[in-house]
Amino acid sequence: METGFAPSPERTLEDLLAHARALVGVELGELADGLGLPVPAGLVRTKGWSGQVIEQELGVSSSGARGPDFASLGVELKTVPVDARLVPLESTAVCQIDPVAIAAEAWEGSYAREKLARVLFIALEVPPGARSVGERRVAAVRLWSPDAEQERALRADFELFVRGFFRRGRAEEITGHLGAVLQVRPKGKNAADTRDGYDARGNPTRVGKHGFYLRPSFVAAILSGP
DNA sequence: ACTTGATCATTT
DNA sequence: AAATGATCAAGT
Repeated sequence: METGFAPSPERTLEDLLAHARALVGVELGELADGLGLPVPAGLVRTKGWSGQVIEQELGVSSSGARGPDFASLGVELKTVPVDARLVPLESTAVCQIDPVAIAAEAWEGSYAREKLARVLFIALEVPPGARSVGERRVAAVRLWSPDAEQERALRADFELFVRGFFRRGRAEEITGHLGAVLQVRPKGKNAADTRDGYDARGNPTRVGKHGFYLRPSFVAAILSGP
């Protein structure tokens, strides 16, 4: 795949957007070939692969580093699998939660808000009956920042979780049913994967790892925009 | 059919 | 171990 763009990192937001938009219509398999990356055979060991191909193509050097993918641009990159109507097939992970730190955070100043301040969504259409992640195709590109209404909704959910649960040592009582646009769901190696937190009496304990996720309906609205 | 809770893969 | 990237699959 030759997109005519120079290697990473992207120097300006315009460069990054132009590069991303040039990928619309391209299959991930082609993209991977152009990058010299192997395309996984079948559907095992593919989790995360789509995001990593897009990262490499767009020049995210250090995946795994904390903070925005394009630090100098303040842009977070997210890929999301969608159907032919651009409706997400999955929720979108935002970040992991530090139960101790978040108890002292306000929405303003929170890591979650920083992550969501400016997001480059790359929608990847999954063909029905696809036999490989290489068959996914870049379907849409959206640079998004929350508008006033979305910001209110995000903040309301964030405060529900922080004030109602984390700050009261009730993290383990959170379920995926809570939150209108933002969810808190498990985000660990497995159910036994824990980290430091507090119990309801304020004593140190271990709590299951959780992360913030955007509901598919919320991302659907973002993708349906311009 | 959809969501929630559980889990997988890679990198530092 | 802990962050990143996510998707799987059982339960509803």
